[in-house]
Amino acid sequence: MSEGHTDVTTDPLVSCAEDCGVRDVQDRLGDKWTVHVVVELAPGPRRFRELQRLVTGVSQRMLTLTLRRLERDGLVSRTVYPTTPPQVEYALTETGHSMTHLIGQLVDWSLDHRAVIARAREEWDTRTTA
Amino acid sequence: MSEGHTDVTTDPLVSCAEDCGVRDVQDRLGDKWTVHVVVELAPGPRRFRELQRLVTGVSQRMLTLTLRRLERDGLVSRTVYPTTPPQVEYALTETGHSMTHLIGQLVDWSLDHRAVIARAREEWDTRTTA
DNA sequence: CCGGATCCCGTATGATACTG
DNA sequence: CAGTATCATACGGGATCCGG
Repeated sequence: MSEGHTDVTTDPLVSCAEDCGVRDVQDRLGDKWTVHVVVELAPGPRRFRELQRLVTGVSQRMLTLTLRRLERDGLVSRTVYPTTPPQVEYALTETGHSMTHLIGQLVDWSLDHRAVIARAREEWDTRTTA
Repeated sequence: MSEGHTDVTTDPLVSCAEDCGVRDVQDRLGDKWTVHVVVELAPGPRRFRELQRLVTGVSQRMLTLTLRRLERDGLVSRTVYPTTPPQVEYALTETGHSMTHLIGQLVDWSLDHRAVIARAREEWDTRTTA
């Protein structure tokens, strides 16, 4: 399906409503921490504590939840080394790595249109406030 | 910035935490109706009622909210024809159209990895339940 | 036809304290 | 270090009624 899809404007992209798996990806991309975590894991494996330092602002709880969801979907692998103190290493799987390209598209588009969106938003706000 | 970005795994994609505009796009892509609405607007302008029929399951309230947010960000234009009964036409702006390509990437990736994710999820669920 | 106003609920997120 | 448990809160989203 992927290679045959070139013209977005003439193709009913989402003919399936909720059940074609797009929703799941949207949820990941849309939540607050997943993108950051994946980005930090992209260069290589990281330990829990390292991730928490790298992903600024994330709480222990949310980092755990985010990693669990990614692990559940097979995007992140979790390796426990039975040392003292315990040591757990998280790494992107092959599928997880392929997601970084998608995230790259997202980030690129966001940066490319950031200014235009910001300006439109300001304009709209002043127009509706006044 | 976009063309210079080819290797995701060696590039700190999101060095800015919350304030680089990526969050806004994530919110749009992540919410329940925006993607559907944009997809339905991709082929051409639509009236409110048409959209509500096309986007199955959306309530009047959520369709309005979704369109307002898109309009605020300059992704959708709203044209009112002062007829009786009133007639309002929604259309993608140029920026909005460029977003359909991003959505295309999202949908393609989701479909390509749908099976793998679903299997990983099943496996994880049975493993954690047992 | 278009959409604003109101009420209500489930879930995502955050803060904090506690364990192996 | 790497979590888990609990409580509190905010926000998205659904249902419904009303107005231009």
